[in-house]
Amino acid sequence: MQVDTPRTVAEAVAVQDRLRPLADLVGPGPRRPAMVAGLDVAYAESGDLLAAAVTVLDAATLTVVDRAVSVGRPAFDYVPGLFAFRELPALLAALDGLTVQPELLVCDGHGLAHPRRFGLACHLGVVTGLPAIGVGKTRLVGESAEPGPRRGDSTPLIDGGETVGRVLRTRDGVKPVFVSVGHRMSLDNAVDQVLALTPRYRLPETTRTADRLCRDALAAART
DNA sequence: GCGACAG
DNA sequence: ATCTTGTCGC
Repeated sequence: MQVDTPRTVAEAVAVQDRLRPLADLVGPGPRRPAMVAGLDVAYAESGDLLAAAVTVLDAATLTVVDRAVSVGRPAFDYVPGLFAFRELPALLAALDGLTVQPELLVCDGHGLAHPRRFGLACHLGVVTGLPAIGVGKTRLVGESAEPGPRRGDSTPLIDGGETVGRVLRTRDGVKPVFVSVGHRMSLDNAVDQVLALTPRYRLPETTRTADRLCRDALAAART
């Protein structure tokens, strides 16, 4: 699968505006997905090389059953709000390398919780047609109250008067993550899936395994 | 004009 | 994202 990469900020924003209506923000999406994918990208210090990775986990055992990587160059400069254009080509190339088809994409970044309501998770979901959610480590937009201290505690993430996501504590006492809908998923289901993927660590097993894979792939490519 | 700003 | 040591806590 492939996608056109805009050359300017104006073009990129136009692409987001054109694709945004195609995102299904209702879902509810699979309640018991058998295969869940994690996606992540690692960059070389030089900034001109990157490795994208996708890992597919058996949702019941959280075991990696398939994986794929793609090495390339960033497709766009980093601009908050246009982050997806940087990694999209490489992530799609990695997805093409899969043998096992996932039923849900867990993205490292936001979905609806975006200034124009079209973050990486929405973009990946719309382009692939697969259910997708975003799990960010830090905030991009929105305000929220501090969630309770226990795993599962959460508060709404609100931006411009609308709920765009959920600030969720995935483990007792750890910094919360930002969950938002990407495509074909409800926010409640997205939160449930994230909790199912975090039995031990703050971040979903999907993003953890993908993170390790892309780092290793980058190290191997640098030689 | 001064901050904020996914990864 | 990446550059980086020690350090606090379980």
